[in-house]
Amino acid sequence: MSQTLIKPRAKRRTASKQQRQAQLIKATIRSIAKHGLSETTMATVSSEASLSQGIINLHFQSKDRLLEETLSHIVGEYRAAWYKAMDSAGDSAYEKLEALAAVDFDKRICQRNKLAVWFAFWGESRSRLTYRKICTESSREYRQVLTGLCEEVIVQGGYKVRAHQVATGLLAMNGGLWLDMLLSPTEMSAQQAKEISLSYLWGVFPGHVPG
Amino acid sequence: MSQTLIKPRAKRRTASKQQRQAQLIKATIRSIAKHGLSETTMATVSSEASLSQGIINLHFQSKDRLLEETLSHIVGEYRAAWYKAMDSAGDSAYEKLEALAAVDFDKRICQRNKLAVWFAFWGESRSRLTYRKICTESSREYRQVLTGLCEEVIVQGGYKVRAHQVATGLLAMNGGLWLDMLLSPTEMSAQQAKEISLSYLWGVFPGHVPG
Amino acid sequence: MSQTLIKPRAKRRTASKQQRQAQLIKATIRSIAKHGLSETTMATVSSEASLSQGIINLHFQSKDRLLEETLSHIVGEYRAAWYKAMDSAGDSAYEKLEALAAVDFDKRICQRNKLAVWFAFWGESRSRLTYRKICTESSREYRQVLTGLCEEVIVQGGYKVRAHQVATGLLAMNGGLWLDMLLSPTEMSAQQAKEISLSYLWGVFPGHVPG
Amino acid sequence: MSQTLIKPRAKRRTASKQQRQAQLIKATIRSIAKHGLSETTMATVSSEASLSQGIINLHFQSKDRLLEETLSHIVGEYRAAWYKAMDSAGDSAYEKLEALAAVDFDKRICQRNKLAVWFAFWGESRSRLTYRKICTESSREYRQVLTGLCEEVIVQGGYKVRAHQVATGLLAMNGGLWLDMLLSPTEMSAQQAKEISLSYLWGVFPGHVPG
DNA sequence: AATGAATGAGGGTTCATTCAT
DNA sequence: CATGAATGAACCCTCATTCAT
Repeated sequence: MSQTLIKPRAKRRTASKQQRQAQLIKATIRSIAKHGLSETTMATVSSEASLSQGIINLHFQSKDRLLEETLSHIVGEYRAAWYKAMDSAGDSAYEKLEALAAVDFDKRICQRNKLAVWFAFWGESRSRLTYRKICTESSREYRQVLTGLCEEVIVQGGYKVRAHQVATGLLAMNGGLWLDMLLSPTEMSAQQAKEISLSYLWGVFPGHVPG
Repeated sequence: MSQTLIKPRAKRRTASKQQRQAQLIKATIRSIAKHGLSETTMATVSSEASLSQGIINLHFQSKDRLLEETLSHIVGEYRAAWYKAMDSAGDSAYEKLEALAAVDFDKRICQRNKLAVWFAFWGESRSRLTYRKICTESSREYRQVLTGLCEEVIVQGGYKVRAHQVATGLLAMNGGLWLDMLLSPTEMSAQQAKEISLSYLWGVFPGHVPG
Repeated sequence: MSQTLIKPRAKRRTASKQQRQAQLIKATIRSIAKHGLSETTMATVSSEASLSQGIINLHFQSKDRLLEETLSHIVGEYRAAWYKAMDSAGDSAYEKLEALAAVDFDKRICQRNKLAVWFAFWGESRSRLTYRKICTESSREYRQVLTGLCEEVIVQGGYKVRAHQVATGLLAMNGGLWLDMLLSPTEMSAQQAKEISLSYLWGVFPGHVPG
Repeated sequence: MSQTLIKPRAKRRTASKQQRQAQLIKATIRSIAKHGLSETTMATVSSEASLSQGIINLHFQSKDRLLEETLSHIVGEYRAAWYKAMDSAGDSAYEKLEALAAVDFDKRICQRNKLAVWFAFWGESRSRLTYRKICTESSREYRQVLTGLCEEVIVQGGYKVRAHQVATGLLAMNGGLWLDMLLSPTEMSAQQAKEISLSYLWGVFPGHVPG
């Protein structure tokens, strides 16, 4: 009771709820990239957004929910990107496969800030069911699509490999390349990473290598 | 009054410094696996070790140092493992390469608890110079060795690939497979992971595939 | 483009200041009864009134003032009730005394919600001068009236007791009965309480007992 | 993680857990009396005890538990007092009854600080089941004992009143007198209150009045 | 007159660290 | 060596209050 202090207020912004939430999620990503997940606090996020302390609870109720929404945002953005890449690619299964291999290293997805967020959540996912669920659900869908495409290519090209294994290998390869980019950004550019990823595909499906 | 009383000695734990530290590092690994890095506290660790609150500061001065030592321990153990695997393998470069690809999925290295620790630290490594340093230094050495072996195999087999790229690809592949095992342990066994890793090698060096 | 559009008027609540304030005070009483004084917030009150957050500050400037007005309201209502009861009673001092003893257990005054409010404020009154003042001022007047009536009865009946003591005793008795009703409503009805209160009077003034 | 500031520490006290808890409960009583329940914070209590912020959670886990223990303490102390008063009184039921009526105004029980605490908790008891439970349980026992004694006196003296009603009336009277002492300490001393309480008894049991 | 998004001081609680025992 | 009571900075969250709409 009796909030004693009375002070004049500073600026006041008005934005739609949607905008505010997006703004806060962006700020969260920056904060995780800058300070790490374990040192991302309500203060680092709200200050990164140039807003007040209470704003996060106002829009997300709790820190936990903010983090979950942030993870969901990243995951959703990724999903949209690979769907789009797949749709924009040529008609052949192999072309689509290459497009998917490449999209992981696209400017919009493969930013250091966002990689940091992926790994931050993966790092906690063992002990946080919620995180793991969000991650694995998205990943399952992606793997299925990849496996389907591999299957097609295998049938067309008469390859001897197993579709599931190739899809899993590609996923793993790209995940590992992200890790490399996170840990040694100076030694691994997105361009190089993409080449390695594609050369994996070429190794598996030598008959489809262009040229 | 005569000194007839003999105070019963309070039980005394006598463990060498070395032992105590090892015990605490083990407890830290368990705690990170169980609660995650961000919810690993001095209390969770010391309770995991069945020791008192103050013990960690006594032996490691600070929580930060405990965590660094834990990471170093894991990294060192890994380094020892792949050195040993390489030495125990057959004489040919290709055999050594396979041995290295396989050691990542060895029982002693590839435990869920330890994977959780690797990713926990990787997740924070973007913002923690110390962690990143420990990780990249070890990784650099490993990559050099791998690259050297690849070089030998390439020369011997007249392959057209670049050694550095293959080594990096192998590292990435295995890292990505670890991630898969961490997130979906039910869908990815160490055995399967090893097969995928080796089949990557076979794809790159088809002339060396046994049989 | 012509001004063809007619913006639908947002609904407009038009209630006089008086009505709004009364509505908010009622909501405050309900909130205190439901959540307790210490967990009554601007939010619980405005939601109880189905109005917006800012409404209270608009009408009462501050939470503190809302609470004071609420206490004043309850106290004023009580005062009006006993005045009316006294006026409506028979002409004799004793009859008036009985009417006053009884009014405390009247339906309009002795509601659980309101008892909760009385005790909520009494509970804070030790440390809140404002509350104590409102309470004691009203009580002083009541006690004076009671004492006067007792005096009359004593003189008429030739009793040996002291008027002030009897009046104080009656006040205390009724306050204590309220407490009983608050804490154990199932074991103490207003009817029972009234009987106990009246029997106190009869004990003090045995010559006036009807019948 | 990484508690950054390192500062020298001040004095350090050692006391048994029991003592510390008692000390904190005393401090809580003082704080409630001084600031009221709703403005009693962890800070007011720990500062009242001249101890650090964290001490309460260390010993009571939460503020809620501290408050419950404080209420229990007061209630228990009261119970012990009236038991002792009853045992120390003369053998007759009436004497015991007088002793019980008087003990409420004993120096050890009837201190303003403690009255403030009683009413603070009563004020919240409507909405706090835990508080109400502690209060009513203790009160039920007391009422039973009182009723038993009244019964005896009634039988011995051939009175026409009902034991339960007299007991309830006495309890209510004393509770109401406490309220009076809380709100108007200058106008109501413990001595006066005791007299009013006893004169209630005398009114009910005129044959037992001494002298 | 009324709304409700935004603010930020202050609340309860956690936890790395210290130190008397 | 080892313990664990004690500390207090910093955390997340609540809520009275403000003010643009």
